[in-house]
Amino acid sequence: MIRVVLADDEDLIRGALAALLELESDITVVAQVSDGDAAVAAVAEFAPDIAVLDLEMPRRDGVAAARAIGAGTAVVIVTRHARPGVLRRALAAGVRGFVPKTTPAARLASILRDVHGGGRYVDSEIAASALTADSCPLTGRELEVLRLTRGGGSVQDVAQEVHLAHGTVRNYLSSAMTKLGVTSRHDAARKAWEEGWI
Amino acid sequence: MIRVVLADDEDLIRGALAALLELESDITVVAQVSDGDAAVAAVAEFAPDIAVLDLEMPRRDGVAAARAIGAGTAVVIVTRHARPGVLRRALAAGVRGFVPKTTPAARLASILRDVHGGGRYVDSEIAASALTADSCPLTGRELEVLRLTRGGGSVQDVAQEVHLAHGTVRNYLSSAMTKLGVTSRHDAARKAWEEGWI
DNA sequence: ACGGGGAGCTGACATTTGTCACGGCGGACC
DNA sequence: GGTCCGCCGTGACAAATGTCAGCTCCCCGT
Repeated sequence: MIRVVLADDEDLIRGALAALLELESDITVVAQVSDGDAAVAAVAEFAPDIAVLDLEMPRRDGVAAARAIGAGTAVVIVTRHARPGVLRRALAAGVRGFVPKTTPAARLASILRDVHGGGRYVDSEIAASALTADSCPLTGRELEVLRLTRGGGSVQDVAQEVHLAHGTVRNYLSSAMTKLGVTSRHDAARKAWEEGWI
Repeated sequence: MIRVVLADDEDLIRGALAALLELESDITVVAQVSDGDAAVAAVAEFAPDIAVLDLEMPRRDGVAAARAIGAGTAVVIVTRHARPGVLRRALAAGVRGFVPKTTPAARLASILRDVHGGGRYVDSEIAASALTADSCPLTGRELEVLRLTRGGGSVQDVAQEVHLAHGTVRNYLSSAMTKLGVTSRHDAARKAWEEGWI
């Protein structure tokens, strides 16, 4: 019997996934929680075989929770935002399975069985785009100002933070925007984040 | 037996919801589709008692699909973005149930039974905020430029569209931003949309 | 040694965006 | 009629933003 802890902040979805998994005779959901911290606590308490975590959760997202859980329990991340960069971060955190929500429901159980048997599962489409994706074309400074821009601050704030002239910061941002094919620093920061570069 | 058509673009969620509903002895899912157009077609073909539609779907969103389906079949909207304005639009389209994804999974079946029995269901929390929400503080012109701004165009584009000086458009935008407590026209347009004012 | 090229850094410029003070118009109210 | 007030509309101004040409420094290949 595969014992599973299920974490998703949307009650309806979490309950539905639990119903789906309980249909399988060899899988049982031993705990349901609605945020990342609770997921870590539930894993410590119930010592399940697998933790199925939604990526987007309050207080601690799925990847951060996976890192906190460590290697003792297999973690499968479920997400709606299946971008290459997210996959990279998830794998770096030791995640054993990465399942976009576009995956057919019927396949989830077999994925959990694979993972329980020691295997890994990565959505093939995302893996392909992660592998073919161009390596990061941005320089160190460009990445740095993008990282700070993502916080929402103005150019002035960022410039003060890194002790540079505002013109310099604008220049890095401009260069990054050109490389990424967007027209605003916010778009650039979001895109770089999605690609996993910052 | 309550016959249901289920529409959601995320296979995993749709399948999980189907599993959840099939657990009920008096409910059966007669068709599953993944976009709004297919939902309309499936309702025409299967003549179900209830259509359960996700709000966010490609090609035609849940509310638009509900309008196309008409009054012959009861429609229940399920959504992650449970804002007052969305609720208003949904009710205006003749929707019989409005269920945010934060609803406990166990309650979905009883909601469907209520709706099948001729009742309506509206999440009480959203209904409350929709009723207590301040009425729209924006003027006609402000709403108009916000509507056009939402398309993503620049101030120049909007000004040309409404045959006004760009200064005038900026003024309306500025006024709207002040009233809404935000600092960019994009935020203002998004907020007004969420409130259901445009 | 030396030349080329990339990264870091800067200021000057044009454009875009947001704010302000102002005037005209029309309805509500006395 | 007269006044007040809100909405409509405009242009001037300031700040933020994006683009450009150019500078230095350092690494790398010859």
